Amino acid sequence: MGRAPCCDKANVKRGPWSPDEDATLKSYIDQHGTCGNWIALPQKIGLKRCGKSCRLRWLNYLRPNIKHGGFSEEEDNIICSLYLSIGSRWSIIAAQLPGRTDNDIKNYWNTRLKKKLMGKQRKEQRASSIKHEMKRESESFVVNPHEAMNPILYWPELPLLDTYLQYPFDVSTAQDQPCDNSTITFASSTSMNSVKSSSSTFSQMPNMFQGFNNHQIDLGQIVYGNPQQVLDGLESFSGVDLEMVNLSSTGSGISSVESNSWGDINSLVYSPMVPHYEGTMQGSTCEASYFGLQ
DNA sequence: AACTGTCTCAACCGCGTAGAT
DNA sequence: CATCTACGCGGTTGAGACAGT
Repeated sequence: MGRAPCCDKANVKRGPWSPDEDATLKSYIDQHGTCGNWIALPQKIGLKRCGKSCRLRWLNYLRPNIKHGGFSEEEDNIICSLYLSIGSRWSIIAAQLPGRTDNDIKNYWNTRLKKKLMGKQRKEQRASSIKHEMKRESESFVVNPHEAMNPILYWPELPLLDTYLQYPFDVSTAQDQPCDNSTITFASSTSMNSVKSSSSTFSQMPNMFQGFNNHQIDLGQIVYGNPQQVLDGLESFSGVDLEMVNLSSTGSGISSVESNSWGDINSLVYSPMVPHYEGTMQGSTCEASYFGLQ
């Protein structure tokens, strides 16, 4: 059966827009708006175009105050930071950059920024491993996880996987810390493909982003560890069933659990403020994860 | 000059979802 | 509640531009 087409493809023009078509569409929308019906709009103004195509042309090209190309360093940083935190949610990323469209950002990321970043990562990794090697040779060096995973806003130093595994979450240590009305924050970054995902938990996402703007991360309570171990520790400690969910895209970040007390975990926050990477960094991808209450 | 490979980005495709009926 | 319709989104495609040989 398949999905019904949104328009009669045989009678619809495709491909690049002509200046005349642009002018027709722009002048109509300038005067009347879209009238809330993109499908009917092309017939109304005599364009042999699909409504979806009109919408896309307007949003990505004809709309006022659209900026094309010439991304600034600051915009690069914002895109990188958000991508690492929330993945390829281009419309959300675009909403943070006035004048930019999701399509533009997506193209920019896929064609340039990703490569630029990968180059930077490799450079930093090389520098880091040389530094690491030199230090090891001069003294039998033990890696400090807080140094290895130093969280900076846009582009953190890459941790080594073996370092990461040396410092699992230890709930018995964390237990002694006062946690009333505080935020327990932990790094999460590993492949979550084998972990069950739940669409119902995804619906909680808006609430989970409440930490986005107020940066409510208590860095003093960061616990680095394997997410599964963190989860297991929190479950056994709180007595609450938790579920680990794959964000299904690339990116990574710090997750935090808000708690009134250890036995009463009542909300979860995913914060994009402190990106974090899986140590192996195969290719350019790293999985993002967060934790949801069942 | 001709060919080939790579890059860029506008446009398309199809899926998920919200709202209307 | 089920079905339909349109919208919005992210992934993908392909034509044209450009660079390298």
